[in-house]
Formats: sequence, structure tokens, C-alpha cells
Amino acid sequence: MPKSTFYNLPEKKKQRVIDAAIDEFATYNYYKANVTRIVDRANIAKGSFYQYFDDKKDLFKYIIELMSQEKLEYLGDVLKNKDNFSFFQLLEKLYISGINFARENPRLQAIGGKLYNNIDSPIFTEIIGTQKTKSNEFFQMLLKKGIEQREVDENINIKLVAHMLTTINISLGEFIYEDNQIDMDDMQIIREMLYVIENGIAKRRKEYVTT
Amino acid sequence: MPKSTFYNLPEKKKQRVIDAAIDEFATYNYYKANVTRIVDRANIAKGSFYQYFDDKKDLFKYIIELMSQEKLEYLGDVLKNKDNFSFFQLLEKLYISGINFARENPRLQAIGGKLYNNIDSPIFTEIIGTQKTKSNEFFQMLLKKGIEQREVDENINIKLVAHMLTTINISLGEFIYEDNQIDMDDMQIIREMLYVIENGIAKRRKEYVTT
Amino acid sequence: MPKSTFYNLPEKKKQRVIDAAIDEFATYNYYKANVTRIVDRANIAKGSFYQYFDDKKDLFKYIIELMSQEKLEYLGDVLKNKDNFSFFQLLEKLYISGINFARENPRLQAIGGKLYNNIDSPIFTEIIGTQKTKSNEFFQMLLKKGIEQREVDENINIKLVAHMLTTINISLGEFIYEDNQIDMDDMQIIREMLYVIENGIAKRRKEYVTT
Amino acid sequence: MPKSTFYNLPEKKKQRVIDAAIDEFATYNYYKANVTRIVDRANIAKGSFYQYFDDKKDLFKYIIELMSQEKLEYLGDVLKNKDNFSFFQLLEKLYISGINFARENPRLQAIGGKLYNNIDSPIFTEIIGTQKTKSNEFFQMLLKKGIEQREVDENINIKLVAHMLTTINISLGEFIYEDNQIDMDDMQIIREMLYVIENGIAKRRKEYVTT
DNA sequence: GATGAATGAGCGTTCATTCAT
DNA sequence: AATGAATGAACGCTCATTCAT
Repeated sequence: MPKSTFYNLPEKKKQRVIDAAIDEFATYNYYKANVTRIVDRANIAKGSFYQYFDDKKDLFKYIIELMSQEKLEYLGDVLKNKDNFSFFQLLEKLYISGINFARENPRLQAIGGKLYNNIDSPIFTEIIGTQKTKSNEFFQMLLKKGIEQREVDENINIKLVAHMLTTINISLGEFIYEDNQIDMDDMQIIREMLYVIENGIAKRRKEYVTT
Repeated sequence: MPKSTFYNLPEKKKQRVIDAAIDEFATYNYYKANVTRIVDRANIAKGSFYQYFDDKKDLFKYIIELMSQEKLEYLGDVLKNKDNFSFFQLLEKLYISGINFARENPRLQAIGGKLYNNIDSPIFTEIIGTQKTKSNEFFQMLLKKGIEQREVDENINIKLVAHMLTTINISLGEFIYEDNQIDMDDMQIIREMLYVIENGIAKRRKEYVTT
Repeated sequence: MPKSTFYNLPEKKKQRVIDAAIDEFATYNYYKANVTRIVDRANIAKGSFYQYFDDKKDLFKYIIELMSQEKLEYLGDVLKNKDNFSFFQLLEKLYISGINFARENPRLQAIGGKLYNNIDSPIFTEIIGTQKTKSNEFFQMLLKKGIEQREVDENINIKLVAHMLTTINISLGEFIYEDNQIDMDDMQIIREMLYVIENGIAKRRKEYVTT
Repeated sequence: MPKSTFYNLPEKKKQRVIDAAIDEFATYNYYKANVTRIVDRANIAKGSFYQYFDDKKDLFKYIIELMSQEKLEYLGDVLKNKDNFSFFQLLEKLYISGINFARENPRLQAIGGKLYNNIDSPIFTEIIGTQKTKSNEFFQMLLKKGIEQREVDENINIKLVAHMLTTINISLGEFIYEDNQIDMDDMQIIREMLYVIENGIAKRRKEYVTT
């Protein structure tokens, strides 16, 4: 985590550093990201960088953390009122928030995209592991509640489905912003995705579909 | 793609190069992978490397291509007889084959894992794009047939579901080999995953479940 | 030498700086010694450091000076009463004091050890030169008196022997504290060393040894 | 130790590198010595350096080794015929050779001088430890033989005296080349030093001095 | 075609010193 | 006088690629 020298910086300068870092990590992955370019863009001295952060990795972890906090704040309302909604309503809201976040913070979305990769190298297992685990645990909790409330099929494997939901959630941004294969609006995509999650893709026999 | 000099190489030497490259890319990601280590392990001269390949990227693309061919061959039987099976049977077989492939070719699985990341950098959009598109197109084709055969719900968004199936397929190996959160055998996981894909996770009302 | 700002400092703070510096120079040699670490340990501002001292070298010279004064004070009694003892008694007392000093001030001894090295770089010739010269001159004076008092062989080369005694004196601490090759107590070592200095190592013929 | 790439180099180039390194280490101590300056002076590429040596330390150790071999070769004749001379003759020859070596190889002498310092930092304990131990062991062996041959006083502490002789030997070059306090020729210095080593500095009583 | 040495731009990092307040 | 952030030259080292034989 950044040193106190960084936190003591005037807000404007601090933001310049953060912006430069986000730009860099949104453009290049961790290995290609370049401290010199960051300090140049932030207009600070090379030495200052190392007075703010331990090293490149330190900055990176900080940016990820920031991103993750920002996203959580974004999902804040949804999470706070989670008891007021049914499971599938909640899921919908989560996905919608996720997409809106990505739409409004394309640079952060770009970093996130690059992050959920590089599962190799110890650096990342550390960071991503945490994030993914959090997501998995959150979905597991939600699923359990959904089953209790008799909204969710009790025959499913909770851990497995939590993993599937996490994966789908992650790939959602990617799907919408990178594969421009689909020419419909995002809300429509989410609704259709939820339909599949709820009902699966097997054809319902007539008598089932009615009712 | 490799130069003709590479293809003209005695089979044994060619294989040494391929093996060394697979080892390297299975251990390190593209950026960390090191040409020197590859030529050392392959026991060829540094200069020779550049007489076989344009550059590191060229080799990487070649290895990915190879991997993907090998996987296709592995899925060969399933694909050839795809008309003899129902949609969900086919899906099951595909997933099973995928897992078996990963189990029998852990190094290739490792490369694949590292690959479906790094969506950044032009290098990868190029490579992965191709692969993913292929996978998407394949699933779209399958889904269409499934709908025609009245096995698959005609209300789904084909492109979207193809994307979901691709994503799930990719994350499957990862799920089984890296998250050891689940203590059941692979086939059980696949069956449960298919159950969810088929039926979704919404609780069925009594009358639906019977019949 | 330190600036007046340093001397005007409250005793406690001044001592903190000195302690921190001694710790640093006892642990690292001049080149590896680190100003940041010193100011951190002394709990003063980086800028203050340069208001007290010209630069790192300035501090170093000051510490050496201090050390040397402290050692002189330690030897004080011996030196004051130097007319009351014979040459070899004096030598013995000097060596004993030297060892006791090293034993009681291991950090200073460590600095001294590191110092009588690095004979390179102008910085040191300057500092060590002074110290060594002092030591040499002192031994020369002692030797002259020893000869006058008919205790010391008048055939020796005074300058050379002064140099040898200085060298031996310096290496004594090192010998006792770093080479633990000898398993006897320090006083024994000194006695044996003096025996050699007095008598040399050539075998005495029988008739000489008697008497 | 250097890699094979270095040993395979044309003699001339190899020598250029060695010369540049010796120059550098004779001028600056290990910490101040600078790889860039070395490669510039040797007129090789920065990258080449690291194809010849693991790192700066590797080169340094190599140069020390070289120096030490060269000195040994220089002392070769003396050492080979060590049984033909009495102990003190041998000692004299060793000191003379040592001085001649220093005189003919001032750069190597300079490195040696810098080396027998820096007793701190693990790097050096490793290198110097070896050298000093060798010297100590050699002198111990010589002393034992001297005692057997009834040339050396059997009352001395062998380990201690070996240490003294090593110290004196090391400081000899330093004494002659850096302290120009003495205005006599080197051989004279050696003779006088040996006199002291043999006879000590205590005044002989009349009856002893005769005979 | 094979070899392996040569290349050099580039990287992350350090740290004594200066500067602005 | 005190502070602590700012500075930037310099360092050791890496590695994909080129070159000469």
C-alpha cells in the first residue's frame, strides 16, 4: 500500500498520479506497464514515485484496491437493500450495476479485464484470488438465501453455481464492450441472460410453459 | 507462422523446439517467457531460432495454433458423430472431452489458461479473437440445430448463449484444476453444470417437476 | 565538521543523531551507510541533517573524530602516567586498554575496523592518514624514550617499528573479535604478543636464555 | 566465475576486459566500481558483459582470483625451493618477492590493498576469508618447520605469530607505497623488519649481544 | 543453414542532496 | 531552525533481436 507521503499529497497531485496509473494499467498489462511513463504523465519525479510507493507492484495493488472499492460503492445501494428484493431481482440489479459501472468507468473496466487473467505469477494469485473468492462467497450466500426463500432450485450445487455466476459476471463487461457481436441494448442482454440462468436452455414442453 | 526452415527440420529437432516452447509458455506468460530459455532447452542456437521464426510472437502464435489443432483432434470423434447425439448429449461429451484433454495435457491446459487472459495487447486480441470466435460460431451452430430439433428453448438469444457456453467451457478447466473448492469427481461436476444449463436455477413448481 | 546548528542542538537530540550515526557506520561501511536510515533512527528531518552537516562525509569524519577522542580519553590514565612505567609496561597497558575499549564499545570498534580499510578513495586517506600518523608519531616518541632509557634496542629503525606497532595494534581488535582461531583469554594473547615483540621469534641459544 | 563465453573470447579482447576491470577496481573500491565504465573502457557492449559474467561480483571475484594466482606464480620459485632455505631466509625471500610483485604490478597491489578491508559485507568475508586463511596456514606450517629445525623459538604461540606475520606482510606494500615516510630502499626496510621479527625490540644486555 | 557472440535500448530502483514552506 | 517532499543522475541488469562467420 502507498506510503503516508502519498496520502499526504495535495488532492490534485494525488489524483494526477492515480489517473496516470489507471491510464497506464488500462493500456498495458502489469508487465508492460512502465513506471517512467507513469511518472511522466503524472508529471512527478522518478524519485518521488518511490517515495509514494514501495515499487511498481505496490502501485498496482493500490489501483486494483481502489477500483474494487469504487465498484463496491457503486453496488452499494443494491447490496444495502438486498433483503428487500427477491433473488432474481437482486441478480438483475447486480448485473445492471456492473454494466453501468463498466460503462461509466471504461478505464477501470479495462484494468479489471486485464486482471482476471494472468492467473499465473504469484503477484496475481494474491490479488485476484482475493477478489474472486469474495465474489464466490457473496454468490454462495445469495444462493443459500434464495433456496431458503424457495426461489432457487435446491438441487443445484451451490459452490459450482456461485462459480458460474462469478464467471458470467466477469465476462459480462467483456461481452458487451469487446465482442460487438450483438446489436441490442445492454438491458435486453441482461434480461435474456437472466432468463437463461433462471430457466436453463432446455425446451419446456407445452404443458409446462403455460401456467 | 514458422518459416520453411522450421518445417524442413528433422522431426526430432522440430519436436524439441515445440516441447521447449510449450514448457516455457506453460510456465511463464507471454511477457515473462524467455527466448534464451527456450533455445537452451531445445538445444538449438539462438540464431537458429530466428531462422525458424520471425520472432517470439511468431512462435507463440504457432504454439497456440498447434494446441488448438490438438484439441480439435481430441474432440474429433465427438464432432464427427455430432448428428447421432442430442444437443445435451453432445454438450456433455464436449465438456467431458475438454476435461479429459486438460487432464492428459496439463501443459497445454496451462497455456490455454494463461491465454484466455491478457485480452489486452494487440497480440492477443488477434490470437484469442480467432479462437473465441471459432468457439462461439460452433456453439451457435449447435444451438440452432438444437432448436430445430426442439431440444433447446427457442426463446433464448443464440449469440448470447453461445457466448455463455464458451465462457463456461473455458472456465471449466480452471475451475477443476485451480479451485479445489469442490470435492467431487469431474464427471459429477459436469453433470451438475449441465443440469443448471438445461434447467436454470429457478425453483420448479411441483406440477412442473413431475411428468 | 558539523555546523554550529548542530552544536547548538539540545544535548539529547544531538546524542540521538550521534547514536544513530554510530549504529549506521558500525553496521554498514561508508558507501553502504544510508543517510535516510540515520535520520529515521535519529528521528530528525532529512532537511535538518543538511543543516547540521555539510554532507554524509562530514558526519562520518565527525564520528571518527569522536571515536578517536573517546579512545584517547580511555587511554588517558595510561598516557598521563607514562613516565612512571617502563616501555614494555606501557606497551602492555596500551594494548590492554585498547582491547578493553573494543570490548566495552563494540560499535565503535566495528567502525574502526571498517575504517582501517578503504584506504582508497580520497575521503579516507584524509581521515585515516591523520589517525595513523598520530599513532605512528606516538609510538615513535615512545620508542625514542625507550631507547634513551636503555630498554629498547637502539639498532631498530624507529619509524619502521612504530609502523609495525601501529599495524599490530590495529589488527589486534580484529584478531580477537573476528578470528576466533585462538582459544585463550585476551590477556594471554597480549602477553604472548609482547613476548614476540620484545624477543623476536629467533631461537635463543641456551646460554642466552639463562641469566 | 566467468562463463565459458568469456574464456572463448579472443585473447586480445579478453585481456581488454581484464585490464579495464583491474583499472576500475584499482581506482575504485567494489561499491564505487562501475560496470558501465568497465565496458566502456573495454570497448564491449553492456550486454556482452553479462554474457561473460554473472554480475559485477562475479567479475570482481575473478579479478581477485587472477591476482592471487599471479602473486603465487611470482612467489613460485621461493615456494618450490622452500626446503633449501632456513626459516629466516625464506621469510626474507617472501617479503622481497612480495615487494617486487607490488612494485611491478602496482594496479594489482592497489586492488589488494582495497581488498584487505571491507571485512564487512558477506561478499568479502567470502573472498578475503579464503585468502587470509591461506596465508595464515602457510605461515603456521613454516613456523612449525622453523621450530623443528631449531631456528624458531619454541615458546611462541604459532597461530598468533602466523597472524602477525600475515598482517605485517599485508601492511608491507602499504607501508612502502603509501606512507612515504621512510627514505630508504626497500631491501633495507625488509632487512630491518626481519631483524625486529628475529630479535624483537628489547635491548640485549651486553653479554647477550656478544657471541 | 548453423552458430553463438554482440548489441543497446530500456527497465525498475536507489539515494544524496536541494528546495519550498 | 525544522520539515519532508522533490529531484534526477546514476546504477546494475535484462533480453529480444541482429550480425559475422
